[in-house]
Amino acid sequence: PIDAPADPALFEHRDHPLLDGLNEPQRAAVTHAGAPLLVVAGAGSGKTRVLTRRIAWLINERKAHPGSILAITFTNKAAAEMKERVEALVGKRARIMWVSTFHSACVRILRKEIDRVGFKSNFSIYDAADSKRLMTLVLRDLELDPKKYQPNAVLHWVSDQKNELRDAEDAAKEARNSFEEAYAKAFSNYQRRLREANALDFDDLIMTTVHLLQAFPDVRENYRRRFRHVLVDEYQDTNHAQYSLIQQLCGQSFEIGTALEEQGAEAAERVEPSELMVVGDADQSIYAFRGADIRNIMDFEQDFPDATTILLEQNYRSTQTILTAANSVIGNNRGRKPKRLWTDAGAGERIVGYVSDDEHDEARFVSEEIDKLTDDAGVRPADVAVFYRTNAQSRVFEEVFIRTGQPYKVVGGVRFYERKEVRDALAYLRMLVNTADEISLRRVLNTPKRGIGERAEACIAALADRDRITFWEALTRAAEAPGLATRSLKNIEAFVAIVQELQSMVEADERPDVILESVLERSGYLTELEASDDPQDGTRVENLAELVAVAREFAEDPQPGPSADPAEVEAGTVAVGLGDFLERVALVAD
Amino acid sequence: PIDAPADPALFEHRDHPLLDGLNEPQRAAVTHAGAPLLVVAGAGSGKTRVLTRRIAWLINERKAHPGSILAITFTNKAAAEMKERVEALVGKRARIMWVSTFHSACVRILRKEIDRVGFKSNFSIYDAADSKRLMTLVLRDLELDPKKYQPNAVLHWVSDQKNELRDAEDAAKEARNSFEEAYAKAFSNYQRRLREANALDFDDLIMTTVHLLQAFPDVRENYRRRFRHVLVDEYQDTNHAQYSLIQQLCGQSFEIGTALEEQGAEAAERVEPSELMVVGDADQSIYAFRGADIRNIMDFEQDFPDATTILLEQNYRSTQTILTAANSVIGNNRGRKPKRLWTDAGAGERIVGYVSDDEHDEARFVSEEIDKLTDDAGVRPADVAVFYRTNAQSRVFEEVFIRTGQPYKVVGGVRFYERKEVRDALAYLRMLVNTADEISLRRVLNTPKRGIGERAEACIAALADRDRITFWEALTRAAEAPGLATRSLKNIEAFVAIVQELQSMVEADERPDVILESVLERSGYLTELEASDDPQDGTRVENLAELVAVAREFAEDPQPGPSADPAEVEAGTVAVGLGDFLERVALVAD
Amino acid sequence: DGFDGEEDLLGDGVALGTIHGAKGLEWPVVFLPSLTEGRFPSSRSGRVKDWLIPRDLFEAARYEGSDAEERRLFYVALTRARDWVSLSSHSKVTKNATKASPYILEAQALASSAGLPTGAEPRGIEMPDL
Amino acid sequence: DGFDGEEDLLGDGVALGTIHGAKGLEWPVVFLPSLTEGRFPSSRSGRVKDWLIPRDLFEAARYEGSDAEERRLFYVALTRARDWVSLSSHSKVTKNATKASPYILEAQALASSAGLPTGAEPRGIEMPDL
DNA sequence: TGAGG
DNA sequence: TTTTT
DNA sequence: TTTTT
Repeated sequence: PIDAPADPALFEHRDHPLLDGLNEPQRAAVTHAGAPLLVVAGAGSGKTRVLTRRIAWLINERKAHPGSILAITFTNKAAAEMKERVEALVGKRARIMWVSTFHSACVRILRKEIDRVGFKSNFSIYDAADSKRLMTLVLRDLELDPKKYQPNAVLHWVSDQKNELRDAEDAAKEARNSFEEAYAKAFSNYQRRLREANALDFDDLIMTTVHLLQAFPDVRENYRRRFRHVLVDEYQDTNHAQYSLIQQLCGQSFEIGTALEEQGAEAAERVEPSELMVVGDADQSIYAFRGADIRNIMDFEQDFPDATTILLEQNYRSTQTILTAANSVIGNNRGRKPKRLWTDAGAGERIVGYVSDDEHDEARFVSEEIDKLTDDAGVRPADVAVFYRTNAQSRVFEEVFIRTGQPYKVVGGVRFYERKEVRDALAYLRMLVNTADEISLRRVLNTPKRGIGERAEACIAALADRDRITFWEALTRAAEAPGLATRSLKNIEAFVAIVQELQSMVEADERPDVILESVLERSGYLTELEASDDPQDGTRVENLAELVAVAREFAEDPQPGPSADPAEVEAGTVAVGLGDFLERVALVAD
Repeated sequence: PIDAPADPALFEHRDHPLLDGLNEPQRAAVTHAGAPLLVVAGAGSGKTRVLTRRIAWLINERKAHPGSILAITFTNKAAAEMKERVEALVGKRARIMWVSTFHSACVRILRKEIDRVGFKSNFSIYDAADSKRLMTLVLRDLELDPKKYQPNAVLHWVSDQKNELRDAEDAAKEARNSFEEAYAKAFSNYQRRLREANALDFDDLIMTTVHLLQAFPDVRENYRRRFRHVLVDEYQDTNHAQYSLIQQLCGQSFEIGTALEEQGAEAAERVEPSELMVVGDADQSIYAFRGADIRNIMDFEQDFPDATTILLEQNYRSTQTILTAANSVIGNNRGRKPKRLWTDAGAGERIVGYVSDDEHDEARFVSEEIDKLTDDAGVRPADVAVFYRTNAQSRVFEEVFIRTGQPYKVVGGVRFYERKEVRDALAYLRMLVNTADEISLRRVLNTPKRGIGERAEACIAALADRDRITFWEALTRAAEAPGLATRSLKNIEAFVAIVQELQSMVEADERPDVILESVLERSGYLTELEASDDPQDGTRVENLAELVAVAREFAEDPQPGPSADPAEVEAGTVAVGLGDFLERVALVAD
Repeated sequence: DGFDGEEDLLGDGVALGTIHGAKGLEWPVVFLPSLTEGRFPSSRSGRVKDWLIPRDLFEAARYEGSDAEERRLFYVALTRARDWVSLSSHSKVTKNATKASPYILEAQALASSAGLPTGAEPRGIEMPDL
Repeated sequence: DGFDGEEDLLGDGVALGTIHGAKGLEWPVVFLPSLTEGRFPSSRSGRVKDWLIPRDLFEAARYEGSDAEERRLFYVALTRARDWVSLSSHSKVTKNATKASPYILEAQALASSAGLPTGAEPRGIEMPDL
């Protein structure tokens, strides 16, 4: 079933405003009911429109409760846009829908249920930089050759394992040589330390949720009962863990479950499967290197034998000339399901081809073409984009644009929350919320320099090890640490005092911005920066001021974290605090 | 004489193309000959036009040799613009004129003559940051309380002394209490160390030139003979040293000279005074805090009893409404010479007044006004400016502009050459060119960290002190330094080896960019940055790449430094090297 | 017809900067915000600073600035504009109320004596040669 | 009439970025430069990387990329454009000559088979609804 | 005496 | 080499 | 608090 089926509903609703302006396959996708639906949405074919109209249709026509709808995207931007557009169609009721990223949805579930697998609900979320730091510690502990075992390489491998839902134990079992054993050992230690830190990395958010749903039938059935409609955007970009998550949530799974799952399925009462719609385009799968598995979309019809497929081939973006070129390029891919984009907008302009001498000539050519277009064709600079394969290629264009005074904007680059000073400040906050978070705690222990060196840190770590207490507890009991110098002890006690004072602010539910300002003040971080003679540290001070401003904005209009349940938010039953601020910062890149 | 005199020349030349489009007082200023001329040029009254036309007039009509013209500005930008516009009027002949800033002109003179006062001609130029570092060392040496004697405060005082042409000895003589004595002592030590480093700070460039012209009548007469026409822009911004420099150069001085000068005046044959024109506007004197002395322009007619004054009151920039408001505001200043700007362009738009609740509301108002102007009145964003009193006020506008997506540009801020990594790299280069430059040498000695700590540095300094050799010589003889650890000695020897290798490149006249790249490479500076886990260090690497690119551009089109004599440049008799590159960087902010 | 203006060097977008930095340049449209007592004229000018150096050590008055210098600064700011000027202030600084700068009052008084309205509502304008 | 395009969020000025970063967005005018063999498709794709991890440890092929993935990337790039596209390459990389990317050749061949000229001289165009 | 070089 | 969390 | 070198 590759074309839109002649659904009788279509005739009934021909003039329904929610179908207005849609083409036939789009209408079919919006009104489809029942069996799992795959919408193959070519580039520019109105995919977001179909998704939002369908959600509105579910609510208005099929009388679905908004709280029973789960729409999953990859980016916060896409989620926000979808939510906004649905709200424009159906009004404020839309607010209690779950429209979120895979990661936010999982955090929502985990904050409620994670105590079942031995974490506390205030777990920290580690981003790439935190993970790298932790893995560096792990590899050092294991005394592995840092040339052969680089943190990023090991982390990439670990990420692959998690995306395939293999835990450290699985990985160890499958290890067939010393190399694999070392990797598996690092994986295992890394997970142990995450657990000790009450922290999850990005991949854990998905994997742990899947494992939890598999292991606890009551939890699974609870969410299945809740979400009667599951919609997934950019399905071609899902990895195996995300694929399994969807299966678990909508109960449509035909894959062979683990023993645990089989057991659970028998133990709990089975719920009718939810309605599933996935939207994607195999031709736009470009994230294999991050674990995205194109087979998820290619094999959809095998995974769900009763599935319906609708193909959106009409394009509302480009000229026919561009589409013809695009069709021809992608047509050379083998094993691909046929799809040809078309438009009724006409042929449009011819494609320009140009071969220049070297990169600089080429950049000059681009710059001159832009001049011509803006001078002669009424094109604004903001209408123009230059795309390349690798970031390094921006340089040559920046040079020529600076020289010609052409305004430009490099999209992407070092993000605000990746800056060292911002990460330092956030580490303080995270450590206050979750004292088990050893990575954050150790990050700030001697930042700014306060005379707690490597040796003192090691003594504390040894004490923690010996007494099986957390690093933080060991800090509070530093006096008992063998081999610790008096001077170090004094410095550690001063640090502990500051942290405890700040913790009391957190417990008193002080505003995040007030806490942050106290942190910067009391820790001496700002003082150190302000005393610096490097003018770039001025920028750092400004960035911290910016972070305080963000926190203040947050405090003045407290938005629950991305993981908060929209229904509870609407009901006003959630308290918003520092944790929500940190969660927002962790999960929303901005 | 406040109004344009009825110069008979004006009638003769009424249709001369160089007078085309000028109003009567402008023409009078262009054609004036003889006595010192003060042009009081109100804002927007066509001051630069008068200056450039006059220079062209001197060359074309009065047959002045271009090499006999000295035009002085405050900024390189103003100098470049003037030069370009004169060249457009009189052709390539203009290239041998001296059109430069006060500081560049002084460096030109000093590079030729400074050996008379015991400096070497390859002297370094210390900017504000270098001076501060040096003063910090001086104050530490003197063991002054760092709370009571802050480097910037002392430097500001020293700058005042130099702007008033008082040297350390004068200052010491005038000290009347222990506080003043301490300041004078710091001044004296600071000057001694500058001299040892064969370096001059910005203020020294002017003061030393004046002292040199005062002390050596032959030098003074030489320059007086050379410059028959001296033109000074922004005269209201001159400080006392600059005022004296002009007097010395054009021989119009009526001030009471020092004993030395009197002597000199008798010793050398007196040259006829040069023609002097100064252009300025007392109402635009806003740099008193930097030493600018408004009395220089106010008292011009007393300083030069035969002076002519021409008033430019017709404004070619603003509407009458704006001028009326401006006249009224400035009219309240007492002791001011009367001047009323007028235009024949009409009243124009009314001035908008608005009082908002708080800063944020005000910024929002500005943003909305800009929207209206760009939407309704065809104003481009680049036509709009927002000016405030202090830099900190930018923040509230940046916030609202970012929120509304309004493109904007903050003018001013941390400059490229003020960045730490750029300064580090330049310190390497300066130290290679001038090994006496102890500040640069000590700056890079342990940058990046190479195990030469404070203690080792102190041992070397002691050796240099004991044997009365430079710090660099002491480094090469580190083995003789008492108390130096073996490990430190090893590290110092490695450093010396690298520096000597780099010095041989400088001696071989390698290209500046090649030397710079070697510096970054061999010093380990780049390696350290690249290994850093602070993402902001990526920016630093890029800035260094940018500096290399600047050096490469320079190498491929070698421009002599700002101090090179244009006549010699035209003649092709100057060799361009690393020194010129450094001089450009020191004197041209870009 | 500007002589020393070079606004196009500043590229695209609204220019933000200090008045000192604007000296010598010109723009068709100029906004002068925060004309608030204490801000502009600066509350520091004309007052005795807590100098690190004893006051009698040098001509402190020259360096502390003066009302005349602040006034010149405002004059420089005003004369940057070609066609259109906005003078604005705000009444509150976070919590404390502030008075409008004497300059805005003066300029308004003057403007009205020259036949111009005071406190005119901002409105779109036509500019001859933009 | 774009659905998921949000180019105006990117503000004023020409946008520069990676193709990955452009996914999901649209622009009226798109330039795709450096379509040079080795650059795009990346010379690393389809080749055996010098992995730090032994190759047989995991499905290396999936991570080394493949010609198909590079092709999809080019497809994504092309379909970002609304009205106007430029495909360009250069023949020299500092000193070594390079061949044009097979993609540019393919797209040109196709474009010409669809009645479009190859290697057309760039020229000004009219765009209906900008 | 221990942290930092 | 690409990087939606 | 403003910063042309």
